[in-house]
Amino acid sequence: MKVLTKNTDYAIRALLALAAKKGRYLSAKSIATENDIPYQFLRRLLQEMIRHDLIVSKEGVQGGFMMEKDPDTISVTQLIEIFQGKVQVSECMFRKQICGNRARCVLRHEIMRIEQVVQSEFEKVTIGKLLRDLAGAALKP
Amino acid sequence: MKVLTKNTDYAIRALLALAAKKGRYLSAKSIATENDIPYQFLRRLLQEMIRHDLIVSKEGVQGGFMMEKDPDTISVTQLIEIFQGKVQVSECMFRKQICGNRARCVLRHEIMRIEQVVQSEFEKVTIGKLLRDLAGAALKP
DNA sequence: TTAATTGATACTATATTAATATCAATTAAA
DNA sequence: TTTAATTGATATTAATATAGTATCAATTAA
Repeated sequence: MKVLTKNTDYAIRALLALAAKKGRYLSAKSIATENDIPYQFLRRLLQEMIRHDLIVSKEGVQGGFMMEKDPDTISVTQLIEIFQGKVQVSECMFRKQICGNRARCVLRHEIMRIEQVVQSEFEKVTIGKLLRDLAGAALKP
Repeated sequence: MKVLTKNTDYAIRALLALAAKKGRYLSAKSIATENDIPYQFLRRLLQEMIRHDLIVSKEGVQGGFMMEKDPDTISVTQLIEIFQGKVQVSECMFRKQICGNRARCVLRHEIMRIEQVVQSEFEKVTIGKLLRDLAGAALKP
């Protein structure tokens, strides 16, 4: 069971790179090569993140992508929702034979609870936090 | 992001049916029709669960599948591991450029922590617990 | 002997994820 | 003003995972 797909994984790495150089434009090319992300794949992810107002871009020579926002306002939950769809434990709650006809879906309660836990845990993990962790880790050998 | 696949979802339903009639043999056919699970698909799931000693079977006429174990010893975590592989948040920790060369994977810490949370939450959800919840829910209208 | 069952396994279909490719539009700089 | 470096938009392909179906042999109660 894989919780984060490549999409999300790459997006996090790209955002870390942009957050580290906040306010400057970085080209997709440089982000791709420095973080070992397939170039064209990354471009699509960056464009998606622009559509969700996580980053901004400038076209043309010397153009690129830039982080304007506070990296603490970008959480892994948001990225999961963008690239993997809203966290949803199972389709159980929509299946009549357990949830409607019978008692009600007994999984439903547990599922909703765990869904909440997972979501709120990932909520705590922001790009800002990861960046600080990274800085901290870089100091220690 | 879908946490439980059909595999696991169906497996849980089948186990609930078997746990409700603990000690008796139920045919794959009856479990399938009563719980709206594709027959051949279910058979494969049941065989897989036998291989993992979650249930037992008897061949031939009047044969079927039976739960011998205490349903409280079967957790959703186990089922996820069987049908969806071990919970694993991302491959990040194996990627050199962040985790080896650089500071160490900063995601790693968060990832491990969340992995633990998710796993232990699902650990609490056993077939026994679900069955009791189901019984409880059946009473209330 | 037979019909109902599981065991084992092969096959197909569909969906999701991952990756690549192409061309137009923009823009800083030569 | 031309050009090369870039993003915007979108089409295409490849790989993998998930879901579902089919078949036939072995077993066993009736």
